[in-house]
Amino acid sequence: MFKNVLVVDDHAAVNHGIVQTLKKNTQIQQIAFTQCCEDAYIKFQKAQLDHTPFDLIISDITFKPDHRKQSIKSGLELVTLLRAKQPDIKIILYSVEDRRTKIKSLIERHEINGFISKGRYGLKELLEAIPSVWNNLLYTSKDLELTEGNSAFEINDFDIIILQELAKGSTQKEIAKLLQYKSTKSTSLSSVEKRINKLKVHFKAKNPTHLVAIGKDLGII
Amino acid sequence: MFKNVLVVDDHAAVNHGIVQTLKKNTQIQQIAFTQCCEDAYIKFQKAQLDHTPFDLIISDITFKPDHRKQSIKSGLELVTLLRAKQPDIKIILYSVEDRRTKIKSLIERHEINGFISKGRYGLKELLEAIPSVWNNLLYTSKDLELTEGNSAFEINDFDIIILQELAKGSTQKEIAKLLQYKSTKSTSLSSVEKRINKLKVHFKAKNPTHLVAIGKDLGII
DNA sequence: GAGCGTTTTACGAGAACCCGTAAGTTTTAT
DNA sequence: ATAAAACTTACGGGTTCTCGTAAAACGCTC
Repeated sequence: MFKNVLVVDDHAAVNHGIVQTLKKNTQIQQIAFTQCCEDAYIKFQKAQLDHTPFDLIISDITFKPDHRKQSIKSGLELVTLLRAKQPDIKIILYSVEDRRTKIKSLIERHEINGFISKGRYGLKELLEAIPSVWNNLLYTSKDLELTEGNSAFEINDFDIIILQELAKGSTQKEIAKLLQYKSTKSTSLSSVEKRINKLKVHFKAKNPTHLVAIGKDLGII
Repeated sequence: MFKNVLVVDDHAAVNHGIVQTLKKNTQIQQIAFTQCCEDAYIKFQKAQLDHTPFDLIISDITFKPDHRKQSIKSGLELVTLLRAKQPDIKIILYSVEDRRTKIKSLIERHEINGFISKGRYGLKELLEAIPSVWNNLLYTSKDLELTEGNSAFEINDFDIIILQELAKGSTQKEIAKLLQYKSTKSTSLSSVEKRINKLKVHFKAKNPTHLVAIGKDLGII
């Protein structure tokens, strides 16, 4: 089984959640973590020099732009670097991204070993993914398989705005009005309602409050 | 100004928030952080041995019981230990606690240098507190001063349950029913509404959704 | 530009939430 | 013991949310 794992996610809470889950449920001895790509690459290089290289990386894809230098901007750049330096390393991506086509191409282009969509059961799936990846099998989230064929649900900028506004206590009517300034289409109250409903179904939330709680837990707001 | 600071809070997100705020807005060079009292004490001792002692501790009071040994259970025990070992260290407590009387006694008994109630403007107040404490002045949150005299608002176990249930998407009616099992008094729908309203006023939230978002940010749920 | 499918919007009824008021209950003080 | 204060609960009407239905607008093909 994996011995030395590095977790990369800029949301402290998510990062923490992954590390704790791994500690409790796996036999992995060394679990390092970091919140930015720079540090991840530094730790990775140091581990190689110390002859204790990481054998598994669990990383987010998107990172909020940091005020610091930040020469590595996304998880994908990081992944490319790692693959070049250590071709046999296993990589599991952990992201809110769920556009099937995009993920497909990611997996092929970067030789990803596992992809988990941050969702209700993200951590549970992560635990399933680890032995699978260990055995050289590609692991992808249940969510992705289920949506095979039919239109994949994408979380877009509107959704993020809506979630942020809900978290700020705005009413749906207020959100509709706000969107009219920011954009051109789908700005009616009815559209906002529909979009929130989509989000509720996707995240298995009972109501907007629940939705915001989930969004906070996932670190997307 | 302070040179070597240690932040102690078991909520990763809050911890992170404090550290980032300090990095951005102060000149403090060394900022260490940890999520449990044990580690805090270990780091503290190590820093002393290395002749680079901490000159400021920012700590939460209450910590979720860890599955590990956890010989130091609360921030207060930690504070007592620290004071004994290094009498001149400055201590700022950062907590949701806001029972005025209790805080008063805390400040006196443990010679606290600053107290900040985790709230809307907690981080802002933290920045105000630091120069104040540096100049040997006691700093306490605005919130506390304002409630001088009148009944202090306390967040109790009920409130935590209510917030947790709201975050799980329960309706207020469901919460009322749930409370009937768990407890004896204040279990009617009307009481739940009133309690939520109190919380909304206290946290300056517009609605339950906003309330949950704030609660998540503060790490109390 | 007529036809057809998709997207967006409008509308309405029922549920949940909000907030004030008042009645009933318990606690506290004298 | 009694009055005052505080707490708890019930109720009602207004707002917001929810969800289905249907009309309107848009986009594409031919």
